[in-house]
Amino acid sequence: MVSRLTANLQLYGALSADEQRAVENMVISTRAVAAGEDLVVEGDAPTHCRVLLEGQAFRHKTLPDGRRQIMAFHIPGDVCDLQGLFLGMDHNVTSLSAGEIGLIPHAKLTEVMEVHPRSARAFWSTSLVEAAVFREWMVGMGRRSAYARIAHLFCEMVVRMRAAGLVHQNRCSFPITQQHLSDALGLSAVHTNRTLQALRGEGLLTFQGGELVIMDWPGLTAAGEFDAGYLHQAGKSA
Amino acid sequence: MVSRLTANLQLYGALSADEQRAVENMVISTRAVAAGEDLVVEGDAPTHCRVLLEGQAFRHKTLPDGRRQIMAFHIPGDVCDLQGLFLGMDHNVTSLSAGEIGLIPHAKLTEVMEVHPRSARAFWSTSLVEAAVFREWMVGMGRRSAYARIAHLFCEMVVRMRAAGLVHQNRCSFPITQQHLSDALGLSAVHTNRTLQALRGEGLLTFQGGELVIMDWPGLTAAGEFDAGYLHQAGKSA
DNA sequence: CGTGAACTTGAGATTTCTCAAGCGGGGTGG
DNA sequence: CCACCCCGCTTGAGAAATCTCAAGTTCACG
Repeated sequence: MVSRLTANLQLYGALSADEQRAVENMVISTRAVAAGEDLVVEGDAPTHCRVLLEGQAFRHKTLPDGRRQIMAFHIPGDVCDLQGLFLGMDHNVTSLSAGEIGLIPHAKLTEVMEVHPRSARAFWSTSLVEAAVFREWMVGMGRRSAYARIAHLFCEMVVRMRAAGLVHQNRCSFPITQQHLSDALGLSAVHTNRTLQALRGEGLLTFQGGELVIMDWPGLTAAGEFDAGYLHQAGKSA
Repeated sequence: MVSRLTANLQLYGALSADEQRAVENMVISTRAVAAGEDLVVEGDAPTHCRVLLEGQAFRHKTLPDGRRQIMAFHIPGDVCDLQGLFLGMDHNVTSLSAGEIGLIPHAKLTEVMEVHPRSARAFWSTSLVEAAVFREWMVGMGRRSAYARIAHLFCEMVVRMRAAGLVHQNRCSFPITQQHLSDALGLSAVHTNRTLQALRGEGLLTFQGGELVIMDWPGLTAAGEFDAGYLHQAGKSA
């Protein structure tokens, strides 16, 4: 499963066999995680990075009065606290499903990146792409309707999961509740529910029991004004 | 003015005199920019990075129908297209005022970062902090009222500008229009105008003619639910 | 003076929210 | 094995925030 990490990194630049081995060897241990487990908590100053190897997770912040904002969803191959390499954590990361994570000591990561600049480039690129995704979410929350926002998020997840080999015949696992969806998009759960019904009613998709099924991809991308360019995958959606 | 770059970088880790010199020498040329000039445009694949040395700028994306989302404001010391080092540009950067930028060839930047790992760490840190700011904007757009959102943005800008030595007696230059503010916060210009009046009415601030004056800092931070932690400045707000 | 950009105001229209209640299926203790 | 319970989903209906359209004002600048 450690190969999920190198597979992900190589979306942004090829690595030699040697480099791949070096990167995979940084993962000194793996461990199973349960659904809903906090992997990293606001205020932590981690000494390791966590790579998600199996399952899904999300990054989020909760305001004093309980309002929550989800800022990203993670899929296998993602490093979920790369920020912790240089800065403290200013948000939480929680698993969505049972899965597995790998641990990479910061010291090892720093060392490998110095020896293999291309791996450094790949890691840095993943954090730049993550920032690009944040910006796109801002466009959605600032300027798109609830309808387009939901469609856009599903498009994004499908493209990312497809690149990771996690989409089979227009279906993929996305184990979130409508409440998660609402907190990611800045909507109320009620409005999310009704808008989801509209999307379903248009025959664009189906989303229940944590499974997302795309029924009309052209229609969905149009509804979400989706253009995958910001994911910088260079046509890698196999 | 090139020292603005090293001053900014050192918010996230000290650099030796040697390293500072190496970093500053990467700037092979500077040039004046006019207000409203596009510094980088969506689709560019730059060969240089641009450091803002004087004046202010903003990053933005425009949707096909003209809706615009502003994703960041830049102040002197910021590298505004660090993303271009590894990825193409997926958004625009435009100057807000007359100013000056420095050019850093990618080749030089790569070389200096390999020779001086601490400078690499500093550059990378700036991009991580930028991502942290994106996340905080997401919290605002998703979960905060227009009133809190505006207050929060002003708090953020004041803290950042203060760290750069650009705030004098609770006053700083922030040459944006109410339309810019609206596009940054996902609001209509009309609503921004009325909300700004409320903030002014509470005696928290004054914002006209491109000058921001903070009249009640505790009140403003409370109104914006502002906590500077996400800026990761480690108490550097002099 | 004339002009244009930015700001301001009024007022009705929409989107989205909140509160409140009902439904449904899976898991669990009796 | 069944009743109960909880969580997530769904629905209704009124309320609030925010938007849009449209017009008027101000002020710097030519």
